Amino acid sequence: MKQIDAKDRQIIRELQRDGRLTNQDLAERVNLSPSPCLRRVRLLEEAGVIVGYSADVDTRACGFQITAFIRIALQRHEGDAVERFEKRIQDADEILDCFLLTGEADYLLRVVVADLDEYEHFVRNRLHGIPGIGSITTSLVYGTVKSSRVFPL
Amino acid sequence: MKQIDAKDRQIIRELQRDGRLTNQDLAERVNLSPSPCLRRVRLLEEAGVIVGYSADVDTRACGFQITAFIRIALQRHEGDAVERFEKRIQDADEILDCFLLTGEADYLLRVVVADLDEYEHFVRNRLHGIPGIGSITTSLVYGTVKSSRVFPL
DNA sequence: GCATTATTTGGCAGCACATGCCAGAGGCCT
DNA sequence: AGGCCTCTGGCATGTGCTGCCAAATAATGC
Repeated sequence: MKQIDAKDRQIIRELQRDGRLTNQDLAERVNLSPSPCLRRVRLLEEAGVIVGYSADVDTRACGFQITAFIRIALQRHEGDAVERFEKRIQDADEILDCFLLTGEADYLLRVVVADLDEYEHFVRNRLHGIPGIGSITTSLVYGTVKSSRVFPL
Repeated sequence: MKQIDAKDRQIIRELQRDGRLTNQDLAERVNLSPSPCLRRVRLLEEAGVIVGYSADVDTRACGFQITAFIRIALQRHEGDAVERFEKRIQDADEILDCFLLTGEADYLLRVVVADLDEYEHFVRNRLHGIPGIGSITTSLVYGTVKSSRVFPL
């Protein structure tokens, strides 16, 4: 695997800012001509540095009034319970992210749902249906101070 | 402002899955011809439903070994302190996300840095430099079970 | 220091795609 | 049913993508 150099970093930065940048514009911004620029992008994609591209959608405008962060601790940590738990996480579309954390909780989930009714439904029918959960701590998001997809220089 | 219909939702879904989809491919997937499809996309952009597009980059592969979630409670909540705090958040490139939360903490931050040294530097020089912070609780990410950008159906 | 090799770059050509315009289809109210 | 409004589809033009080859630059050996 190749090493990432300064030019690659520039490319990544620009594509994080605008994932639909034209290859020509991108090339111009990083002071390259289109062909080598495109090749670098393809290499970054193949190397798994650039995993994909996506539209950033406003949750509220799209009808999802509730975003919640949920911290979960398991009762037991045998491989079996963990596997089943993570499988259920994968299958729940409302759960966008799930991270393994150090600290008091084991997992941190980010969940979006249309409204409080759906949230209740999600917690009662989905979360509580997963065996092996020890504790659940919910925090609702009532504001977004910052939301960036661009890594620090 | 227009109401979002089923076709718009389909478009949003496809563009969340692949933000670089060609308008032609997109049109095909949602059973539309290119022109009306493109128009819908533009309307969604202008309406602020689609906020932008971005490349999804692997933090580790890009050299950021550490991702941390940091919960912060303020000491005081006068408008002044809050404003200054949030300004500092905006200016810190290491902080990718910052949400206002219900529950014990006031804020949840998502932070990425290259390594533990940089993390220490960030906490000591950036975070502790912000006045008015009451408590800080750090959780390091040591695994990602799920990471999706596609909203539930 | 010079020659050789490897890697990266830039330009060109053919092809696919985006985009604005206009006519036609479908829905809705009266 | 008629008329109005909205949305769709097709076409034409200009722009961008992408693969190939030659030139330039960087790395290596002697």
